[in-house]
Order: sequence, then C-alpha cells, then structure tokens
Amino acid sequence: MRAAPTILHLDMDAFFAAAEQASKPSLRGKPVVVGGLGPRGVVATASYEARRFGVHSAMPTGQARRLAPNAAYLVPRFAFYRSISEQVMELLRRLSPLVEPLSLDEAFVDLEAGGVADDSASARAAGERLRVDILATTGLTGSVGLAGSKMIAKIASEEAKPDGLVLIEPGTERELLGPRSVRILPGIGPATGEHLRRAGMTTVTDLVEAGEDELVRLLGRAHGASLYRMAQGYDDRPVVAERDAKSVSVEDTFDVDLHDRVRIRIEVERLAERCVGRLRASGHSGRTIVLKVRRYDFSTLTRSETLRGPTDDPGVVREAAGRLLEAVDTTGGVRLLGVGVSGLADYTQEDLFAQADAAAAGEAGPEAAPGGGPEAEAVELVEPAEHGPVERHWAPGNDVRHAVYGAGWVQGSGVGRVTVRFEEPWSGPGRVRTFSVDDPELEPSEPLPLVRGDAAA
DNA sequence: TCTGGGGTCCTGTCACTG
DNA sequence: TCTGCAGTGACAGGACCC
Repeated sequence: MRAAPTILHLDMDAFFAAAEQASKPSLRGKPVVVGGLGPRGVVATASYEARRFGVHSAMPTGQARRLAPNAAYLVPRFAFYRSISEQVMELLRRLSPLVEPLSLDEAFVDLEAGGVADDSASARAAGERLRVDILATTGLTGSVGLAGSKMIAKIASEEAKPDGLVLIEPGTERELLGPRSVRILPGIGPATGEHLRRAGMTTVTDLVEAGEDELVRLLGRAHGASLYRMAQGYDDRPVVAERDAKSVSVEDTFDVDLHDRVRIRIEVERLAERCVGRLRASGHSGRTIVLKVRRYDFSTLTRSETLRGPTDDPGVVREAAGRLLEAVDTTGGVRLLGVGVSGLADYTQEDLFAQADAAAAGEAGPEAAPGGGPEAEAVELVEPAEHGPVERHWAPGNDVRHAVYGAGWVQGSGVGRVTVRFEEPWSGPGRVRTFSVDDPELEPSEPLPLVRGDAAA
C-alpha cells in the first residue's frame, strides 16, 4: 500500500478484436468475435459492438453465433498480437524499468521506480501521455488505472474501460470496495463467490464484518487470510518485473471425442513432442511429467510422474506420458489430452553427466565452450520438413497477398473456394473477390503494421 | 453444436524418514 | 525394539486468471 497513486495498470480495450478491426477497415464499427471456430471453440475476445449482442469471453462460439449471427468470426493471430504487445510493453518500459506483464494486453507499472513524482497530478499526466503514445504507435486504445496498490489499480482500469483513465486516491479504498460484490476481489471466482453467498456474504463489507477467522474457516488459511486483507483494501504485492516459468504444457481439445486407444496413444506422443519443443525453446528442462485427460463428461484427471533428474529429451517425456496413460481408463471417450512438464530447471541430467565426465577427464569447468560444440546442436529442435504439395489452409482473418490485387485477408473459405477482401490498415474498406483455393497467385502473407510508418508511406 | 489454452497457487492425502 | 510424531515430497484435484 502506498500513500500515492504510483501503481499503474494498463488494460488494452478488447485487444484481439480491436487489433483485427485496426488491421481490417471493413470491420471497424462492426461486431467482431475472435476465438476458436471449431465445434468446441470458445470466444477469446469480442469487440464492444459484439458485446452489445451479449457475446463475451469464454462463451462457446456456437452460442455467440446464435446471439450475433452477422458478426465477423476470426481465428486468433497470436504472432500478430504479440508484435503489437511488444510495442506497448516498450512504451511502458519508457515510463519505468519496473513493468510486470500479466498477458499480451495487460501490465502493471511501478511509477515510483520510474521516477514519476508521487503526486496525483503527475501520475495522471503520465497515464494520459501513455494512452496518447499507445494510440499513436499502435492505433489502439488502452485503459489506465492508477492507485496505491495493484488490486485497486486493476479495479480502476476496469472502471476506466473503454478508452479512459481512472485514478483512485489512496485512503478511499474501503469506501470504494465496501458496497461492491465480493467478485470484484482477485481470487474470488464463481466457486468461491457461491461458497460465500451460501454463507450469507455478497459484498466486500460482509467479508470485513465476518472477520479473518471466519474467512479462514470457510476458505482455508492462505486464501482466507489474504482475502480478509484485500477486503480491507490492503494489498502490498510488489510489481515484479521478471517471473520464472514454473511449468510448460500443451493441450488439445478434439472436435469429436476419441475412443480408439491407439489413436489416443499417438495423440499423447504428439503432445509430448510439442511440449518438449516449447520446453527447449524456453531454455528449460523439467523433472515432473504431467498427463491431463478430460473425459467425454468433462471430468478432468491428471496423472504425474517425477523423474530422478530434469530432462528435455522428447523420448523420455514421450515414454513417461505413455506410462501415465496406461493407468487411465478412457472408455466412454476423451475430449481433451494434455502433456505438461513442471519442476523446471535450466540444465538437464545429461548436462550433469557431461560435467562429471569432464571433471573426471580433468577438463575445464562448466563455463567452457558456452553454446558451442555438439551439445548446443543437439538442443536445436528440427521441425519435420513438409514435402510435396501441401494443402494450404485459409483460416478466416489470416493475411494473404495476391499477385494482381495486393494485400488482403481471408473472409471465408469452403468447397474449393476462398473469399478475400483486399484492404490495408490505412485504406478504406476494400472489395471482395473469390478464388480457387489452389490459385497460384494467392499466397499467405505477414500482417501489415497498423500504423503506416515512413517506410510504408 | 456447452464449456479453449496456458498458466499459477493452494489444499488434502499418503508414504517415507529420522 | 516399538511407537508416536513432525517434517517433507509426491501426487491429485480444484479454483482462478487472462
């Protein structure tokens, strides 16, 4: 808790949908839904126009289509959003060296560490300047909350949405929180909210009046105690710039439940390979292998196995995941499979053996030959090469370039045809044309920048 | 057309160990 | 030698967040 509003929380407005609208002029002002488009997809982000129809995040896409049948439905383009996010985070780092990203579209900034004067006017000026810079750099809007703690700054940015700034003066937290629903506090989701409601607590004031002992009795030691503090407006969690990853995992939900045991085994092995790919890319190895299975009835179980030492060997992870699968009953069908690795280290058991060998042979210590030699090569993950004619996949929303008509994006595809709208972020709404899916003049392409730079002008 | 994907943290239980 | 206890690590599940 600080006596000055020096914690800033930035939340980009409807980020994925807004990025798509900025990149596709014909979608501006229209309902846009970004998410999984398969039979089991869910909405990642809905534009404010789509929210007016009742569409919101985490809603099944099928339900969204019933509510907003005329909205544009697009698959997420994470690489594109990441590139915009990096620009935004760079602007935040100009404000302060202490920036804590929470996701692609959200971050905390410690203004005190950035030398911003600790008065409300200075904080507000820094926040407003940031919003202007974000709009100029990315063409997108973000909402800013300023307060003396992370919790209140986050609540403030929620109040500020869309495209606004709210500053909450330190000292006024309790009166702000008191009448609100308990759900406003971080860590209270649907289950805890219902638990508290059954105990007769619906507002933050109810929590304060119940007292710490009662909350601990209801919710457990850690959760109860921290909730009691939060309900009183106390939150002294610092802004933390660097966070070490604790686990790496991949999972897939299948369009249709899997029943065939052989197929399930193959999918688990594929997931294990993908997981190790991610693990290696992050420069880690891990000791505990976790298999996740969601069954036909949505019940989820996990099985884990801890190895003697950390590994990043795809064969070892594949075999461990396979062993864990042996112990799982999959009759009835499986809708999701996942493989994860936790207990992360930045070395492997093999490294230790290599070090021991080197020591035994009287060689130099572990600092020798950094990144060189055959070990470094072994860490390279080789993607399986695609050979022969590959069927191109024209996902809705993806960028393309046509030899004659230029830059555009896929509006839809099916029965051997792909429909493309030709427009650029800085053009007006463009025209639509339809091609054969194997038209040689049509190519997938990289996203264009949202704001036209000098080079592009 | 019910319910994604990638994480974090906490709790209870059980086995092992000194 | 037996027993009880406390501490610890592994494991499984649940809740939450974006």
